[in-house]
Amino acid sequence: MEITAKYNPVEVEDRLYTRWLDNGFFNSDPDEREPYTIVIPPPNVTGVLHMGHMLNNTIQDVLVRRARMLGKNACWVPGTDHASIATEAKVVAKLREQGINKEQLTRSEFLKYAWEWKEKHGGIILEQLKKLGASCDWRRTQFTMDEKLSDAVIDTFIYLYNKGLIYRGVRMVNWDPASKTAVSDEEVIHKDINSKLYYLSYPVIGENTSITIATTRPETIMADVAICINPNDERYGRMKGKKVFIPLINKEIPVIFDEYVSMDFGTGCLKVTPAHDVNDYALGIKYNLPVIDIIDNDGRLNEKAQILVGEDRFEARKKIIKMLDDAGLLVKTEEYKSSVGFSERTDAVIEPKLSMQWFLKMEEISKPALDYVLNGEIKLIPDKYKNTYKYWMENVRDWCISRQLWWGQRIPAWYLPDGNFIVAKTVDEAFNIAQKKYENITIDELRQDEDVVDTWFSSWLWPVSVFDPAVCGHPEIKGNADLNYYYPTNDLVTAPEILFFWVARMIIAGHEFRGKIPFSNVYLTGIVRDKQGRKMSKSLGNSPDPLKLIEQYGADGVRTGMLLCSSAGNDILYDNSQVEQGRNFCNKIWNAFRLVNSWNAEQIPQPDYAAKAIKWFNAQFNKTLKNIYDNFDKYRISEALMDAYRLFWDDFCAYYLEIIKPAYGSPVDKLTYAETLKIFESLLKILHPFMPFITEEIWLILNKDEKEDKTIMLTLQPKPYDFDAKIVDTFEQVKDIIMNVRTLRQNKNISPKQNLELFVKGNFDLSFAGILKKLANLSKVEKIETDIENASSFIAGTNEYYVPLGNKINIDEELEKLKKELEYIRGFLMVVNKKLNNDKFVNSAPVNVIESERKKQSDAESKIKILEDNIARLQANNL
RNA sequence: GGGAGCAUAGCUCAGCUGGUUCAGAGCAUCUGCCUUACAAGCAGAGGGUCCUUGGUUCGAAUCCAUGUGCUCCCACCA
Repeated sequence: MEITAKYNPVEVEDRLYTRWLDNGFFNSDPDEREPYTIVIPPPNVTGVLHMGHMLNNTIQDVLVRRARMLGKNACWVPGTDHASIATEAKVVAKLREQGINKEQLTRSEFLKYAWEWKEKHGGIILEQLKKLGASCDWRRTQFTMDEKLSDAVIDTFIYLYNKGLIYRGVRMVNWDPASKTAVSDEEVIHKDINSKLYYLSYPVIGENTSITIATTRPETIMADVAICINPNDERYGRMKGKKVFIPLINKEIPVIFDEYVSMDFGTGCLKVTPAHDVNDYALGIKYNLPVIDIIDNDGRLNEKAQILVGEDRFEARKKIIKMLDDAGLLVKTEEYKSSVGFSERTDAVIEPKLSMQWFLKMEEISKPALDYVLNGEIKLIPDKYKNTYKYWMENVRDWCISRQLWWGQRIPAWYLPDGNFIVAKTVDEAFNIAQKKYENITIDELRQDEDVVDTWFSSWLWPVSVFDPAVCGHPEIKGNADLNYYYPTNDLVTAPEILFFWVARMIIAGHEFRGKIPFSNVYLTGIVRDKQGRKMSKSLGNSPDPLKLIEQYGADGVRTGMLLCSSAGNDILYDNSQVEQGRNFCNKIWNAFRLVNSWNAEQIPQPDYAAKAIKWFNAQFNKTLKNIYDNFDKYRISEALMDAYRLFWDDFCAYYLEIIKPAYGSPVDKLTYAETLKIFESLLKILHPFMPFITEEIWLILNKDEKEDKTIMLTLQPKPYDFDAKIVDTFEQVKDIIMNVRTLRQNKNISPKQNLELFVKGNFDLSFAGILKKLANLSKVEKIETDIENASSFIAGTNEYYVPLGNKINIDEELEKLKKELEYIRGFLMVVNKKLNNDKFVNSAPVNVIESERKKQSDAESKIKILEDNIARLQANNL
């Protein structure tokens, strides 16, 4: 195989991914090992990969690959969600392009189109995930509308209905007039909008007066059923028992009194419109007022409005204002900022609307789900979301589970001619039940509910249904082998915005049907934003195409780039430079590999410096490895990666390899070579979860004698063991000297090629001289007990090191430098002494702190001594 | 309106129960290098009143309070 000077990810990635699939390395089946399971948050079946998916799935892949390499039976279950509103909206739009209106189609005709669309576009996103390197067990791919999963949804509905938790009722729902369906509270986005507050005059019956009310929605006055005033409002005491006319249609409505109305808003008079406002609806129930619904499903006024029939609600608003103004009933208009709800999917203004819907009672079944999180059985990462979760679960409201759509699981309720209904799995079952009550009924008379269930009513079953859909709605069933092995799953990686939509409900369902939590840890990723902090979105066009990025920088590069800047729970501000950094790192790894790969190993003695370097590196490696394990335990993935990054780049490349590197063309001794390969392999293993492709590629070349079906991903991660802390410390000293010699060269303009001498005065371990010579290009490193005679330059913090520079140094300059340092240390010592002379400090500070202060004191004192000596000597030389 | 979170180098962020890991990392910047693995690189350097003001303490980036500025969540007074 040709080993190119620059790493070429495109070729490598496709080849390796195919190989992984061919060998079934991602596949998982129950066995005696400990399972590690992640279920993917199923992306929208017709969706395309965006940056959020990239981040989210990279994190999952890192966790899965790491677990696999910790010897666990790792299983990552992929799949897609049918996403009823979103997908149906897409299909409707597509059909419209073809000149087909949804209204012209029957349900089954529409569904045929929808399935065609799904077959064509469904799963694209999963193919894209493969480009990223996702190590899912693709044999297990699920779709929320597959037959078995749909059955699970229906069974769940029936189960909960029979348990008395699902009911049908008229409620004020968030109506989306564009898609003509109810949407849940969570799908409504509130925005502050500049609107107007209109003051309208309502004539009082039997008097020649009128009262003025303020409203933002004048087009709904025809649906008014009362005027409401606060009973404590003295301005309107005279209005008791009075009636008023609705302007324009002159309908009589009563004046009622309730403390709900605030006296300081508008005029203190509120028009009550139960059909079109949630609060008014509540008032209507309290005072037994009628409900007059004047707005149709598509947002147009209906005949109950009497005027402006057929007009769109916003058009009607404009017109009625003109009409009221003409009639002299518009008192005034004020600018007003109000919060308006928009549909998340269609961006239409949400209309509060009364309609018959199906609801799931949430209060009771939410309680265990709250406890799981509060008592820590389920951990939220970061845990700041615990508060939010708690608040939401304690104030949970019933879940409107019906949607007026066709794409989804149809509600299993059959209506009888008299309006009653039967909940049953099939029409035959329903018919059987019906026959017991209705003698002459025929099966044709049963009509199934037109609605489907909310998408989340299927996704909340996901961690269970992907393994064994049959247990959904059937808690009594033990479940199949998969379920019993993989469930509960371990980690869930998802976005915080669906914490309630989805996460909370999965916990509820998991408890309800399995009596167990669905997962132990919920890692909540941040939102991917652009450099200006704006959320990446299609409409802004500020999101790069992930596939192009992968092509350009390689999957490993992209993964690394994204991970490096995504500390847990924080939003990530995406910038191409991060991905560049990832790509550069790949290249660094590749080049290190090229170097090692180019060596010839021969039976020659191992140089001492190489033996030392190996010893040091192994210690350093283990030190870092401990940090990496620790960071993974805390889900600090980007920090774990940064640890590995520095270990590889700084410690391994910049020091280790530079030390042991033989002169060009010279062989390396066998011992060092073997040790280096071992080290390299360990590094690859650590990096593999983050950068699966390049690590596998190199590993395979290094292990080319291995059998065909070998892979790095099924090897075990190195385990940290106690490291030799002393050699790590000593090496820090070595590094310090090297850096100082290099700085000296830079400052004094001495070529890196020119040999220098180094004299050491303190307790430095001279056996490291070989390393110093190699990396700092020193001709000799010696220990001296007495002062050296030549004019010297001093290096390193303690100034216990001397490099003779002959007449090359400027003694005044050196003196200046030393004096400055002396001054600083003296100041430092003063501070330390002050502390130690303070009785309160000595009495109240813990022992170890005092000890460290004492050490500081003695260190500073000896440093001062050295500096003073040096200065004296220089001054003597200067004479 | 209610609640939560954040503010540390030019940028993105670490900094745990106050004290030697205490002012850190990566990137970016500047300077010098085409040194036989790597210019997607090497070597070096600079850079911060830890948002303000108070308080607690022997000691505060860290704890408390206040103010300011951002971000998010929840609610929806028409």
